[in-house]
Amino acid sequence: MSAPPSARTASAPLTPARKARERDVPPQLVHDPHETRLRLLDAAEALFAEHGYKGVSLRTITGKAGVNLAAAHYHFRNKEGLYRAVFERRVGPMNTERDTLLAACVAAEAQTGALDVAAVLDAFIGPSLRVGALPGGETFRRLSGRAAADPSPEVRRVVYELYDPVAMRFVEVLTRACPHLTREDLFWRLACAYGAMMYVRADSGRLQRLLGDDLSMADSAAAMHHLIPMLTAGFALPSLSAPPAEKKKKAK
Amino acid sequence: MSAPPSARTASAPLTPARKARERDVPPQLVHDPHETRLRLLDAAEALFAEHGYKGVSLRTITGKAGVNLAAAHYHFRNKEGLYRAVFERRVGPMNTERDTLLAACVAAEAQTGALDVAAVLDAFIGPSLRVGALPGGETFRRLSGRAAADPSPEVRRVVYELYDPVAMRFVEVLTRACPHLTREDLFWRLACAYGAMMYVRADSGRLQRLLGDDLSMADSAAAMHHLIPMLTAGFALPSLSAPPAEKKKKAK
DNA sequence: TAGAAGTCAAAACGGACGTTTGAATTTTTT
DNA sequence: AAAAAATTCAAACGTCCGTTTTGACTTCTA
Repeated sequence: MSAPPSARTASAPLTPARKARERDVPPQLVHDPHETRLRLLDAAEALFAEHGYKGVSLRTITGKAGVNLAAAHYHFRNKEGLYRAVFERRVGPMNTERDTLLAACVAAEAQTGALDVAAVLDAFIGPSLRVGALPGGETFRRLSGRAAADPSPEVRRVVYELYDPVAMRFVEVLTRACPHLTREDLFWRLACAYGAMMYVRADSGRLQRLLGDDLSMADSAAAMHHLIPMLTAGFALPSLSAPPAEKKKKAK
Repeated sequence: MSAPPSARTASAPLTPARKARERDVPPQLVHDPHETRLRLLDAAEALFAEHGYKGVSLRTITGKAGVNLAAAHYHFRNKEGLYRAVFERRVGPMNTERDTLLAACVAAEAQTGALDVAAVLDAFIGPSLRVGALPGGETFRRLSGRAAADPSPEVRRVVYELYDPVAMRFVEVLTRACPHLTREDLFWRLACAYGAMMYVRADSGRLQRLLGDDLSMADSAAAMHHLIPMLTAGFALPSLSAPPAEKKKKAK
C-alpha cells in the first residue's frame, strides 16, 4: 500500500533492499531484490526497439518479462518512466565516454594548437555506436536510432533531456574546430553527420534490402572506419554559403 | 450498402462520379464529388506527419477533415489504406522526376563516357526534397522522413512498396559510377547519403535546438547546395575496405 | 517479536481504438 | 420519373489500452 519508493526518480534507487544488497548478503536467499526491475528493463528494451514506443503495450512487456502488470507501475510509475529508465541505464556510461574523449580532443588542442575534426567526430559518434558491443547493447542501439525520429511527446522528452547537454558541448567544439565555416555551413554538415549516425544506429535493414548482400551495420569498428573519413572530408570542404540564390556567375 | 468501389485500388479511381466530373459538368452544382476524399487525404497527411502512424486515430483525422468516421473506411478500406493513399498521391510524381533525371545521367554517360556521381545523387535526393515546395508538400516531406524510421509493419509495407523499385535502380547506377569502391564501401557511403537525406526530410528540429539559430531545412535549393558536395566528396574517397581488423601497418 | 516498509499479484475501471452495420440521402443512369 | 448505384451518417461492437485499487506476502527494523 505504501508509495512507490523509486518511482519518482527512477535513476536513483534508494531502496533499503538495495542497500542490503550492496553489503554482503547470501546471494541465494535473496532471489529477487531487483530482479523484477531488471527483467522489465530488458524486456522493454527489446520490445521498444522492435515496435516503437506506441507499438508495445505494458501488457506485452510484463508478459515477456514474466512479471505482473502492476509491477511496471510500481517500479517506474508509468509507461514513460519505464521508457526513460531503459535509456538512462545505457546513456549514462555513453555520455561519460563522450565527455572523456572530447576532453582529450581539447587537451590535444592545447598542444598542437588546432582541433582535429576527425577526432571530435570520433568522440561523438564512437561511443554511440559502441554501445552495440555491450551485452544487450545491440537492441538499444536500434532503439535509440529510432527514437531520434519518433514524434511521440514522451520519446521527445526523454531524448532531449538525456542527449542534448552533451550534444551541445560537441557543437560548440566543432564550431571552434571549423573556423572556415559559417553557421549555415555547420548546420548542413551537422545534419549530414547526425543523419548518417542515426541511420546507422537505427539499422532499419533498408539498405540490406536494396543491396541484396549480407552486409551488416552491427560492427561498430567497421562503421567508424568508413563513416569518419567520409564525414571528415565533408567538414573539410570550403564554405558553401552565399551563392545559392544567384542565377549565373562564373564559378568562384 | 454497396461495396466500396475504389477501396481496393486506391490509386485508380474508377468511380462514375469521377467520370462525370471529367466531362463538362457545371462546377458549382457538384460541390463534393471527391471532396471528402481530398479532405481526408489532407487532414491525414498533416496529422500523420505530426504524430506518426500510431499517434493519430481515425477519429482525429475525420474530425479535422470534417467528415464522418465511416467515410475513411468507405474510401480507403482501413487505416493503412488511408496512409498508403497519402503517400501514393505524392510519391508518383516524385518517382517520375527521379527516373527522368536518372535517365539524363545515363544519357550523359553515353556521351562523356563516365557517370557523374554528383548528378546521380542530385537526381535521387533532389526530387525527394523538392516535394516540400509543392502546396502541402512540406508536411509530406516531414511525414516521409519520419516514415523511414517507423517500425510499424503498416508503414514499412508502404515505404518498401513505393520507394524500393526506384531506389534499386539508383543503387545499380551508383555502383557503376563508382568502380573504385567495393560493395562494402558502397554500403557505408549509401548509408551516409541515405541517412543525411532522411534526416533533412524529417526535419525534426533537433539541430535547430542545438544550434540555437533560426536556421531552416525547408529551402530545398539550399539543402541541395550544401548536401550534394558533401556526399560527392565522400563517394570520391578511395576504397576503405580491408584494413579495419589489423592492428598496426604503415599507411596504405 | 511486533510493526513498518517494500514487493508482488489479481481484478477491475474508464476510455480510446479500428472496424462494422444498416439505414438515410444524394447522385447517376435508364 | 423511376431504378440503381454511390455516398454519407449515426450508432454500436468487441478489443485493447494505461492506470488504479486492494490485499496478501516478504523483508527489514527496533
